[in-house]
Amino acid sequence: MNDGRTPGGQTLLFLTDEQLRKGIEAMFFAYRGFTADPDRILDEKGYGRAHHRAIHFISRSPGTTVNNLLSILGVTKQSLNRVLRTLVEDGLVESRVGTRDKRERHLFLTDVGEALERELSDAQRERMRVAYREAGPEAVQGFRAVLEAMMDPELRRLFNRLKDAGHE
Amino acid sequence: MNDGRTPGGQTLLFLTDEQLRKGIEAMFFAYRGFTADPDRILDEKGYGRAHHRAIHFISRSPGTTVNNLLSILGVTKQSLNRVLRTLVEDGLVESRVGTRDKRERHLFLTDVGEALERELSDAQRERMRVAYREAGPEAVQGFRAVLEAMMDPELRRLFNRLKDAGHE
DNA sequence: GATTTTATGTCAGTCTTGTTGACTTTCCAA
DNA sequence: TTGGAAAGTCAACAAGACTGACATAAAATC
Repeated sequence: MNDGRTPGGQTLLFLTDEQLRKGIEAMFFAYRGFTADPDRILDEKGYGRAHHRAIHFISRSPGTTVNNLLSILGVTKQSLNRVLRTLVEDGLVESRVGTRDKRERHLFLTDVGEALERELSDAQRERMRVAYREAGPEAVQGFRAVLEAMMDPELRRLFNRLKDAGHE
Repeated sequence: MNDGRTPGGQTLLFLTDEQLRKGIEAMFFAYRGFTADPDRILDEKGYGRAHHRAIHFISRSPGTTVNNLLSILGVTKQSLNRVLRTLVEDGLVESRVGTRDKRERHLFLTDVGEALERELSDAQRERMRVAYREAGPEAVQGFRAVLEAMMDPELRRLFNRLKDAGHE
């Protein structure tokens, strides 16, 4: 494949429609792989991807509010509420009224919720780890760079804020 | 960031859970961006992602059968059928009874179908092109390598068969 | 103190897209 | 030639998204 370098060393991209289409299809098929393992686990327990997403981001930012979660997930509150309600009823998520602002609900995973989060994320991380290992370290950096450049600016800011919240 | 090379030059991957989680979130947010532009166009015309996927792969392999499409898309035939029916009714897809095997239906885009396909894929390719340009040529190779490694083996074979079908 | 805004939750109804089950037509092989 | 398998269609249902209207409580503002 063309590596995009001219003889003079200048970096150019010769991107044919064909190459771009391959990238698009790669995203499509890879995303299927990406969700396959968690989907299997969720299905056994009667949950769906919506539950996984909620669990993931609550685990990521314990104590986050409903509104916060809404802006991350990009769904309506009615849609999120349905998911949260079942998770609270099933004892996977705890919803605590805010201390400063009593209108807010702060969301936490219970021990049971943590356990499911770990099961889901173990599976997904393992898939990621294997893919990274096969592709190699430089590939991983490229992967991350392209994905970040593909995000909508607003989501990209959100993503990087999450990134800083962790301690990379 | 750690580039995974030891002083001796040996390639190792130091993948913390944190780094893997970032990759997972990057996939999540990037996929939203990836589908955002086509989703907008589809919404205007009263179609959804399922229609886009069908249109994409029919355009990619004109004359493909329903069964072929099923194995690519990974849904039930009943689900695909509903989508195909509306596309045929709306005059975007033509379904021709097979000549050798009359049980088969061979699928083709009409001119109208081609036009929508172009509109959708122009938008999606543009997003891809911008992301590739921002990330740089090496990143593009890494991106593709990781995505491919993330696919289920069966889908990966399918993906590479599509790849050969085109003339890269 | 009264009013408005914000955060959350809920009910009802719709849409897309997935599912399973039952059915027809066609092909092929015993 | 008949019986099973394969390709496709129709019907009914479920998950999970959506909109819109409304309720409640708390905070913020006038």
